[in-house]
Amino acid sequence: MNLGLAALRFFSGVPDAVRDALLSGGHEKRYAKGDLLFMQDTPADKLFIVIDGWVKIYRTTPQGEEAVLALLKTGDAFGEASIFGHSLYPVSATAAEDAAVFEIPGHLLRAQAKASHEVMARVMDSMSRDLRNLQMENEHLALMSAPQRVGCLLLQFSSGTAGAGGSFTLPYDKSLAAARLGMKPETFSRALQALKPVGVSVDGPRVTVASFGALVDYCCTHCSALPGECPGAREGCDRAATCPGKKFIKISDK
Amino acid sequence: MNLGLAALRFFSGVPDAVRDALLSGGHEKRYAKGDLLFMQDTPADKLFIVIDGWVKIYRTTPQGEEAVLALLKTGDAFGEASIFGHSLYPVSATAAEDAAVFEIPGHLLRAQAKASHEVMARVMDSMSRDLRNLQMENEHLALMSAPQRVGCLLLQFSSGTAGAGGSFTLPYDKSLAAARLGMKPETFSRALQALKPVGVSVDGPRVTVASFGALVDYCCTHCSALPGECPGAREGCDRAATCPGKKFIKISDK
DNA sequence: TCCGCCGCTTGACTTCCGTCAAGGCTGCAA
DNA sequence: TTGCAGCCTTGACGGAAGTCAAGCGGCGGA
Repeated sequence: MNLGLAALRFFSGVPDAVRDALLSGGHEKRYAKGDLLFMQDTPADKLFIVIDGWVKIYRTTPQGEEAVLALLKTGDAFGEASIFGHSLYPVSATAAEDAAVFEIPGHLLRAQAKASHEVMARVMDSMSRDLRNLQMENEHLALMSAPQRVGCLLLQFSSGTAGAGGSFTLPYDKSLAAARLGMKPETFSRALQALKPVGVSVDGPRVTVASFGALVDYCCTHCSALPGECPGAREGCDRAATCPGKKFIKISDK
Repeated sequence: MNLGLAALRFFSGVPDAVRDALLSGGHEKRYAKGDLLFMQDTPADKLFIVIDGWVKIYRTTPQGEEAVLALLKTGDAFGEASIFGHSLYPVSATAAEDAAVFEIPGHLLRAQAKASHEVMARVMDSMSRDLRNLQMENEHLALMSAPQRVGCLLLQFSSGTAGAGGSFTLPYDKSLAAARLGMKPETFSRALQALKPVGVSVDGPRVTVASFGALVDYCCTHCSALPGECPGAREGCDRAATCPGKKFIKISDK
């Protein structure tokens, strides 16, 4: 069996036999940028796990507007909730960049879940991860300004970078990043400019952050995530240290 | 056993023996408006089911700002994800109005879930409901104006009302409603005024909607929910009929 | 090679919403 | 009754983000 696949987060803790059954019952599929994986309100018959690339999860309104609900990367699973609950996908999915995806038939997953408690645990784990991400997203939209949301995204991208500062390449289009953050491309572009005083410089898709700490100070104080919860809050940038307020949360009810 | 409790959505489809075990192992508790149920980042040891009243789910940032993630009413369950996944509550909860809540110890729920597949199914059902609600919330924040979001909320409140129009009383404070919709109280107040041309009139906590259809036309075209998914989209207000665009969703990728 | 498309940026303008401040209404307690 | 606190509304103002439009630059196709 494919070694890379077996190492995916989704299979951690799952007994070898069950994992192999899932792997041999499913298959890898490649999608070119823009290809459709599935459309909202169509029957949900597959679980997807991103092997490589980026997958856009979104919904479309009658007006043709599009809300990007998530951008998934290597290791992320989606479609779990639909396989076990409602029988229709509540969202659409396309490849945001060229992507490789592992697809597991729903009936197989359900069968294995019945047999193995660990599969169920993995599915619930994946769902609660989604839940937390959406909660954070909500909070960001309600409480943070556009430049702050952009800064938060940059911190997430830079979480693989070493050192107190670093540079990296945006993994997908800026206009897509804008949509994901609930803003227009123009606003995204201006927000990047607005981050210059905090030490962010941009050259095309290449972004350089002079000091992660400064960027954390700029945006993370408006977010309730603890250092451990947020992919952007890195070691050395422990907000509990930089922000004493964290210790003084007051329940505002009389 | 309490008849009202057994009828709660959470127990539908659960074998009588399992249900009774959960009911006798838990207990009902009453909270006055403002009382704290639990605080974010504390150990999650209970599942809660709202029997009556309203419960506010929220998070607090280092700056002291508060993001209201959900307002739960009769039949809604919360804490499920934490019982099975992470061991800490990712959110805080207080009573938004005087509330009665049924509390089931986490270890009992886990034990019963292992024994009964139906309990697991109920938990997942509850989680996927949360997931969908948060997705919708995100979409609303990103795509709809303040008056449109307020209109959507009014439609949800009026879903129990008969007729083409109707009136009802807001079940909780306007300032809380504002926070839930990600806006300030002043904006909420002005948004209500802005809905006057669409047939909404307000007198204190009493709201009268002249025509649900008109209100649906005003706000629901910017929302991707299908009539069946949205608590606000009532029979007789089928947007699939009023909005032909629903049939022409175009995948915007090249 | 040149052309045209697409993604991005920039500028000017408008609109929406948050902020600040004042005032009204209701309910409660002294 | 009077006073006060909390909630809500209203007005004036400012700032943030959306809209519209123009223009740049890279890339792929003809």
